[in-house]
Amino acid sequence: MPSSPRPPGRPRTGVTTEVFAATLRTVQEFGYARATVERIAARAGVAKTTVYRRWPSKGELIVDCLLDAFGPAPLEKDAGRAELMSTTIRWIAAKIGEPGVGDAFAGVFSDAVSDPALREVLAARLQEPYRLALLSALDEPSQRVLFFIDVVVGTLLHRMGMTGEPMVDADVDALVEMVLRYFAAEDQPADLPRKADPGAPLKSAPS
Amino acid sequence: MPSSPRPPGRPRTGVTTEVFAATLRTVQEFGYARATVERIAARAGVAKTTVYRRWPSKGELIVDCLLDAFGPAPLEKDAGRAELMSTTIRWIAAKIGEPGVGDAFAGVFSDAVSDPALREVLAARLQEPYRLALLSALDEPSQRVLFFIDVVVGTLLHRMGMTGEPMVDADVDALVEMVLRYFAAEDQPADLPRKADPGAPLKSAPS
DNA sequence: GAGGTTTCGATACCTAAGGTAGCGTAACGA
DNA sequence: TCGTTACGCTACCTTAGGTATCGAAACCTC
Repeated sequence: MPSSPRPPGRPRTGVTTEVFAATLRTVQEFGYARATVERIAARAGVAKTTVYRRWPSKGELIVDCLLDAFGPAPLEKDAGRAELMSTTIRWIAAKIGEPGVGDAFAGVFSDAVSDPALREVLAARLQEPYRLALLSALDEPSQRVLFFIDVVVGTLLHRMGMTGEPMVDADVDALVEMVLRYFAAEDQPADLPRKADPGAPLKSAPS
Repeated sequence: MPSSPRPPGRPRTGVTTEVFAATLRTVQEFGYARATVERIAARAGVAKTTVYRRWPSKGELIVDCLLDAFGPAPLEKDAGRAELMSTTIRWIAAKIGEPGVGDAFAGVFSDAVSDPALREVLAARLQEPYRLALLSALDEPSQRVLFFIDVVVGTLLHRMGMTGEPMVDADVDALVEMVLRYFAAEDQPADLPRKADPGAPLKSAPS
């Protein structure tokens, strides 16, 4: 469906770029919660109402801003699974380290915990595309890809949310190492020592 | 310092138990954000001001409630590292599965992302004690214990926050498996295939 | 250039929720 | 009975997301 025939009336001002930039800078300066739409709009040189004309909620603005900040996933064709996973982890970690991006990322996921509507938007617009890209690149069953994503994103976001800073390089290295070992080992099962039975029923025995 | 000599005036009503119960039930019913202090107080049969007389903020109320819900960590003496880790992971996963606990847990961590004061409280009252307990039980360097905690809690909370439900058993099994393999392998380094160099510099190459 | 249509900025406003203040009353000890 | 403190209640403040309204501006067509 062509979108060419310009609609009547005054055309919209092209402010998307400025708003995204203002969003990241405001989040960086004030933190996620205090980066209000009003502040973001002011910094972008735009009225608050104009922002709400383009994005129905703060959450959706952040999601679009993150989509813009992350860009396409660096999934090289002809790359092996280990390389794809390693590159993906380091890519996410690096993006989270960019000013404002980590806070915005952690913040919008935080809000989504208590906001089912935002959770849907987040899942559909931000998670699903990357999940599908990873799914086709990795050639792994869906459940394993989901597990991979939850481990990586969960770990990185948790550290970010608790310290305000992204993980240090050594921890990113450890994360890569751990994930790669696990997925490599799953192909050639059971050759490592197991002192405990992971399938044992859980019973709490307080100390 | 003895706390025996009763202070003058009307003694406080013992409502802690009721408030904690009301908190979990309200969170379960309304979700974290909509579980307002007013609703919690009402359900506990208590005035909102009474709650604020005991806990200085909603966040601290939740933290105390979680401390009560989790109880002491099940760190058995004479248990090996693998067993300790496995038990710990399954213990946290099980607690998160209890009604209200998972939502409260994810919710308070979410709020802490944008609230430095709450982050401090969370770190000092909830994370630190368990971290210290694990530290002495595991006999591992601090950084590795922190990494362990971030991976486990981060992964579980991320899944919880995104789906509203705790991880399924298969994923908890996978998490245990992954963590155990990693920490076991770190003792006897480099015997697994490595298709990619995890130490390679990261360069994004969008597809 | 006139009229129609839509966006813009500005302002005022609504609502939810965290949190506080003040007040009369109830429960304790002395 | 008095002093002290906690209680419930109500009213209130503040922040922030989000909406409504309105005059002015920018565009197209006639």
